Amino acid sequence: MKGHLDFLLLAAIAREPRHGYAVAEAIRESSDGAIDLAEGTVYPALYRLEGAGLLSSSWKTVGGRRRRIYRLTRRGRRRLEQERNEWTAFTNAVQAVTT
Amino acid sequence: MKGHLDFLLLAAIAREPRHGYAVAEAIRESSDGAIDLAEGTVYPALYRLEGAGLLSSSWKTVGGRRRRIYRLTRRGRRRLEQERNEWTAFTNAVQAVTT
DNA sequence: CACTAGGCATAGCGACGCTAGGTGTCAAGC
DNA sequence: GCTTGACACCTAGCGTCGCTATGCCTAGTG
Repeated sequence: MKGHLDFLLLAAIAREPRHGYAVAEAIRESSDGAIDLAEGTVYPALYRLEGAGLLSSSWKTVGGRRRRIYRLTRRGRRRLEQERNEWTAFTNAVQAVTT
Repeated sequence: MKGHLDFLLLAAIAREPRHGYAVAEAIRESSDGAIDLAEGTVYPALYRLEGAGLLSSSWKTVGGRRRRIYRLTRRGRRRLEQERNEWTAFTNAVQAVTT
């Protein structure tokens, strides 16, 4: 999943604010199981994205379980658009080479 | 370019047998500069693919310069098809998550 | 009570590709 | 004749990045 992780995470959170576990779940489900991120992949990445100012987080307790809810910052939204453009350019390039 | 390198190399050589330098050049040109592989990326990868039985190579001297020409083996062709399928599945999955 | 699902966190490893350096030929320009 | 740049190959070593493995905690279910 190398190199495209941030794009996936940002996109999943852009749909609606989520906590880490739910992000992984959402990605797994909307990709029909094709993309199944380990927790050890998701949590450090979210932490990093927050450190980079692309996400902000807040704690919420639901049914005795604490959740860290992430949402996109303005910079995060901009980054997502950029990631989307890069993704398009990348797939077009690969397509051009491999057809 | 992580994870997709083999696909690109196999596809470029599948079009026609090439030597390392020409492979990088072909990929750069057909991707319109978007994918520009360093030689330190290409040569070890070709060597690895040959070791895996997906490519075979032969030396040729053209104008005093020696070239190592690579071509796909039968296994290489099969692998290319597999890579193509995986690429399609992967892009579909990312598309599903990010739209 | 044990087990599963939900939920967060992180140390450490391994894969992978790139950086940076090296060798050598040939053609063109000063 | 010397330098520069394109052509062509090769490799040691590094850095990034994501995943494995593990630990901790709560709530619900058989």
